Order: sequence, then structure tokens, then C-alpha cells
Amino acid sequence: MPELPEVETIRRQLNSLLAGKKIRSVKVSLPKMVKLNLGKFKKIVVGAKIICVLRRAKILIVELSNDWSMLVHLKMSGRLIFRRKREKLQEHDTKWNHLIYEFFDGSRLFHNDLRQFGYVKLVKSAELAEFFKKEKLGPEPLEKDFTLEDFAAILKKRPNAKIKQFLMDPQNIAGIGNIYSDEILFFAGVHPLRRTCELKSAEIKKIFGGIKKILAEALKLHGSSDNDYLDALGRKGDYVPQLKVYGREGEKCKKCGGIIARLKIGGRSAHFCPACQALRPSRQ
DNA sequence: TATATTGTTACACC
DNA sequence: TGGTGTAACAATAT
Repeated sequence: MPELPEVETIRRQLNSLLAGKKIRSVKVSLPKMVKLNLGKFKKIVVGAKIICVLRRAKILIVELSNDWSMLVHLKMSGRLIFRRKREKLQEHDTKWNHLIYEFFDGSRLFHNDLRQFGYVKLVKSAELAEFFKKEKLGPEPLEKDFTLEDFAAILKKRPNAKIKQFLMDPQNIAGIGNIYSDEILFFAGVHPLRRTCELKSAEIKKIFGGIKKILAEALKLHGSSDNDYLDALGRKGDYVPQLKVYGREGEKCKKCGGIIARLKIGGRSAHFCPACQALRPSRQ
């Protein structure tokens, strides 16, 4: 389930692996993943050179030499796995494979996606800013210019939202999904059902600190491989042992020894410690 | 066999 | 209008 730390890990790897490579061919076996006419897609992509790989929210931006950029979203089960020429393929290189990019040096990039929710689209590089403006995405949480004041201001715009859902909405803050929203709220000691308007400033500060800290630490360990996630080299992330609540229902809280609970919020499961994250704020 | 899973969006409703 | 809530998408594990 790639969230910001996972997608950013892949971006960094692909940026150094693919920059300068020229695309010799693209094989598409699941056309619905490509959000434009397939013939047009191939015509633009084949023969183009990759300049760099960027990211906005969970969207990878592959900038091409011909003034076009490929936008790739992995949604929940997508993978982009790079293999050098003659490098031995693993089972996950070939299973659920929907697109294969081959480069002139014989290396390949495999885009596979078990649930088939991901996509590839093309946008003129000059129109990227306009494109993302239309998407109305929230700020990049790890950027230095995302401040506590920004966070408080965005919270104010959604006074009735439950904090768990607020954190997961990419139009509020980009890049946070189910795993890290649970972890951020545990770090902050805030119950996932709390309404944003009733949060005290100390709690807002703690959640903000949690966003920065948890995402940065997860990125450092190359993300979490709960079930599907693999990076561009086909490797798992190392953050799962650091998870305090996500996927730990019924297990002991690492802080207080209480039992981790799970709640359904907006069709998603929220994991939390009922003792460390009380529904009613403490009175001091 | 029924249910849970996941990110995002389309859509209904007020 | 916009804010909010829910279903849908798909293939798997349990």
C-alpha cells in the first residue's frame, strides 16, 4: 500500500536508475490502465528519453525529453520494478504485469498491479502546474514550507471532519493513507474519531509533529511492506516492526500494555490504543 | 461462501 | 453551491 514514504522511496530509486534512458518499446497487456488512446500513448512514449522522476502526493511524474510527462499512480497494489539487462526475473516481475517498458540498454521496468486500480496518463510538462491545481491536492507534508500554521488553517476549513478521515484526504494533506494516519494519531495520543474543531492547540501541535516525524522515519526505512508493497528493486520496506498500532488489533500497546482496538471509520479500519488515545481529551 | 482490504473518485443527498 | 457520506473499482486472503 504505497503511501508517501513508499512512493518517495520508489521515486528516488527510479530517478537514479532511469535518468538518461531511452524507451525502446512499451508492452501493454491491460489497456484500461492507460488513461488515453493506446496508439497515441505509444507514439509519444516510445523513443523518448527520461529526464527525471518527480513526485506530487502519491503520483510519480516521469519527465520525458519530448515535453511530455508520464503520471503514474500505484493506488494500493501497484509496483514499478526495475531489472537490468539479463537480470534474473522474480515471480513478482511477471505476475499481474500490465505494462513493460524496455529501454535501449536492454533494461526493463515492470508495472504490475494486483487490483488494477493504478493508472498511467500523459500531461504536457508545461501544463503540470495547471493539472495539479485542478486536482486540488493539499500541501506536501515533508516540505519545510508546510508549517504548523498551515496545518491549523487547513484543519479550520474542515471543522466537522473526523481527524482520521481528515488526515487521509489528499485534498487536505497529500500522501497520508491508512497506515500512517493510524501511526500519526497514536504518536499524538489523539483518538481517530475526534472532530477537528474540538482539538486543542497542544493536540494540533502533536499531530503536526507526528506527521513530520512518522513520515520521515518511515521514509528512512524505505516504507512499510504490510502485504503488497515492494520498491523499485523488488525489495520490502523495513518500517513494519516500527508500527505501533496499524495491523496490531488485539495485541499489547507498546507504550501502556493495553490492548490495541480497531474501529471502522468511513469504510476504513482505524487502529488505536483506547488508553493512550482517549476519546475525551484529558482535562489539564 | 461472506467479508475485509486499500486510494481515490463518482455520485447521491441535504 | 459545497460539504459529507457511501459505493464502486478488483483480486486476493482468511
